Amino acid sequence: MRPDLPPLKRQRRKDLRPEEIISAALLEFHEKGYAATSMGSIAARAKIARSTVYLYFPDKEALIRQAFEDRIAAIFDRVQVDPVMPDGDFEQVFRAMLTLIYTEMVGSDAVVLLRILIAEGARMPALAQVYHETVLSRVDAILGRMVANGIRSGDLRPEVAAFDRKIIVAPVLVAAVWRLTFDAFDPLDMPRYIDGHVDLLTKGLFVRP
Amino acid sequence: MRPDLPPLKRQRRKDLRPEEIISAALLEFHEKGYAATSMGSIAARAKIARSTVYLYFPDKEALIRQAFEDRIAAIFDRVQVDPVMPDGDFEQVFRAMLTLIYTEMVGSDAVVLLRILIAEGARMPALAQVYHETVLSRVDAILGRMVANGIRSGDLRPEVAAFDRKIIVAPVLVAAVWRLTFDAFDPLDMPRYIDGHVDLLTKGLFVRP
DNA sequence: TGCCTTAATGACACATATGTCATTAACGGG
DNA sequence: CCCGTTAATGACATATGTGTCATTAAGGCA
Repeated sequence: MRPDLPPLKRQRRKDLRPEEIISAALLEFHEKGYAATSMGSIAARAKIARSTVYLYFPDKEALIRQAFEDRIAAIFDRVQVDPVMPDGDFEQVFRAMLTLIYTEMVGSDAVVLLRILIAEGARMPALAQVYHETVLSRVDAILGRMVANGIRSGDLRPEVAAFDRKIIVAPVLVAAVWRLTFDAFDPLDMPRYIDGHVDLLTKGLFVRP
Repeated sequence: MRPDLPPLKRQRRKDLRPEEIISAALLEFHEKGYAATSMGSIAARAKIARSTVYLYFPDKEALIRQAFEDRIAAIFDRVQVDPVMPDGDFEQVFRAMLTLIYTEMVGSDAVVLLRILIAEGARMPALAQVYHETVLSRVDAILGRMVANGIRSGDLRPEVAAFDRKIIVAPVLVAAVWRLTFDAFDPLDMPRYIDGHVDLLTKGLFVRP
């Protein structure tokens, strides 16, 4: 497109390249999807020669795998694993936790990773495994502890212990997918959505029996 | 792979080809993803020459679009639009509806369509639009009527009217995505999952205030 | 300043995909 | 039964992508 005529002097910076390439790659993946992205377009975006990419990553799959691990680690650094939650009012606890998860889920690279994961996870189990181990099982463990506390303190119904806890946070994933897919012609009202989610968790849909 | 040496006589069947090609295409898409699938492999699977595909579909995007519309229509035929639900006990109503949705969602082509949708929806708004109009908005409308009925009859809390109804069925999508992505190394216990979902909807997580 | 290590590059050989078109042969109607 | 319509095919021209390797030049060090 742009002729970018200034053939700017080539630069040597071994240590910065990997990060630059990963950033460029994720941008490309976001726009065109993993399978449809070529090493050439990644290199172009990073403003280096295509062959230079191979200096740092043996192939596209290695690149995506490392991008994945890198960015997931970054998210967890930002969130500080196992954040301290308000101890008393459980409605507050859930609202705080969900708000945090929503924020991390819809913004940032997390959405791109999610899309790639769903699209390619079946054919790249390594990705699915990383995501499962570092994100899902950890979130599930934290949730599990919260639920156990809630039951012990008498705030939560004991039956909740038997729940598959994915159900509790399911609306978060739906919100993320919605933003990726339908937001353009049917945008999501986030505050209302979160309120509904918290309300459902705390009270359910039904009037009490 | 298979030498399939018997170069079986070529056959003329104009009217059956489109369906055969669509089936082959969806199988390929399921295995390799949309972007990574070539017209050649689709043709091979349908046991016809690659150029024959172009006799019926101008290109890959037209093919996926028609496959989409075709299969979505099929699902709705099977479900019979706007099925009559038990009128009285609302827990029964929700359980019946969710069981139906779960069944249709996890089995059949619906999962493949879903994966393609999430992977390519942003770059192929036509797909997203079809899905939104024929599936999502219709499900939402049905849910809306159910909720309205429930509130009128006094079974559901009036606040539920303000909910974004995606929240109510969100766990279904999560189950579908889970099957596509993580089921291999962390399988989903479906009955338990559905029980949890229904229980959450009816009673929430909390003991009554 | 000039040299040397090595990061960066461009070109090569190969592979795979696309869309078109002249040619072939299936098969139903006369 | 054979003949004409046309569904089906194979080959062509073109495009895009991959991974490798000999060559080039950036820039720190002597």
